[in-house]
Amino acid sequence: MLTGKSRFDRRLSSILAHATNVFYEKGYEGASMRDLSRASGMSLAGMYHYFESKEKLLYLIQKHTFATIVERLRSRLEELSDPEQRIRAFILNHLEYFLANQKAMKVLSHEDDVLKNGFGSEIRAIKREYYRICTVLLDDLKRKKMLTFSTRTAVLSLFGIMNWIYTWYNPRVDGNAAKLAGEMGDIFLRGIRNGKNARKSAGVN
Amino acid sequence: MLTGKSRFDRRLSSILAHATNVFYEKGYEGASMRDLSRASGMSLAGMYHYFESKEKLLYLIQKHTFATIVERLRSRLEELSDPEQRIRAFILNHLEYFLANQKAMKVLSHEDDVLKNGFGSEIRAIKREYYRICTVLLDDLKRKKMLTFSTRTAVLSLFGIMNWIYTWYNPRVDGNAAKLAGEMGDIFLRGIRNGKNARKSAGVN
DNA sequence: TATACTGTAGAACGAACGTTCGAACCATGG
DNA sequence: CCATGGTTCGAACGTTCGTTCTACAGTATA
Repeated sequence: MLTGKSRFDRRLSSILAHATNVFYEKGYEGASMRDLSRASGMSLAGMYHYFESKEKLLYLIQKHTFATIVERLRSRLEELSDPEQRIRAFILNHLEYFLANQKAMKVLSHEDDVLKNGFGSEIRAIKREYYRICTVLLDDLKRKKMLTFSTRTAVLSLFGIMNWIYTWYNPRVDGNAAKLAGEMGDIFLRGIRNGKNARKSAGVN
Repeated sequence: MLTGKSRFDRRLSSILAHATNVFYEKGYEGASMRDLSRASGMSLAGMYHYFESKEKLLYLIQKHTFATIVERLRSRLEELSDPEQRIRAFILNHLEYFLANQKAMKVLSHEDDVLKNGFGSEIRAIKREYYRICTVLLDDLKRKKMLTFSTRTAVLSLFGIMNWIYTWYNPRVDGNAAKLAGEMGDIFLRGIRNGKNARKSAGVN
């Protein structure tokens, strides 16, 4: 990652990559600076030449991850106009990046309230923006096809479907991102259609 | 919780309840025994009269939470035979308990790989059993209605929809468990039906 | 009143934590 | 050749961690 830069930038990127793995294995609180330095092959004190605190390190990882996924999404959406295709592209983009950078994405979804104040609000702003893009995509489809689902519940259900995979994904069993994106897209898009199956009572006595 | 027991059991339950709140706020690693003792109004040393380690405390919380949700589910399912109604009951049961015990459930879903060896494998066994029940329910519907979805993807998508709620639920905006269970049930059940909307390509060039 | 057991907490343990400091390294350019 | 400035690290800082030890209060039984 980021190889065309200065020595400093390359070394920092390498540390970020190794730290991502450790956060993935142990969580943010559970990973010590000594774990992180060992994984990077650098001394404990040496780490502080590259960032001023452990919290800043998590911030750098989260920001880089998020920035990349949003950037890729935008370039994909530019080429599509059909609302349903755009939603499918959103799902595929999310899953492709999620599976290719599974560890970073777990750190992103799992440690999302660790960062305080300045760092935290910046990351949360990027996340809100990402959710907002999805909301717009769903509202476009809703308008075009005259659908009646709750956008909020639908957006959050979709993110649930996609993000939960970090707890269960197994490449050998579950196939690649395109296959999963297809299946999840089928379930989700059919799910938000207007259907004749009016709700039955859940039958709680 | 558990009020009809001995003094010891009542005090332990009270500690468990307070500890659940603290784990919810700070995470397992982030919560210190000093935080937990302060929240329980008991001295640090006094806590160790009730359990032998911090890990055991998390184990007790997770086990109690899981046991309760599975128990309630079983008694609900006994009264229903229609496959779709049973799935809706599963969703409602999960959400009702999730929202009523939001803090415990976040601790359960968020700290699910903290426990080691003995404790961990016992909790994971209960979780597998819970997933298995859901799998059976979906397979029943699949057989009855001759559906073709992937059971694995469907089960895990459903859990994603339901569990992700801990990141966004707001009682004033989102309503109660029954309302959400209805909406999520609609999306999910319509989603796994055989539909005429054959999959379109996601159109990535 | 003496005995025994449960419950509680102050003080301390060694270990691990995030971070800092000063000295050394190493490449570059004068 | 030395000087410079980016890079690295051993050692230590002060704190906090989970846990334990010991002593003492409270209550119930004899």
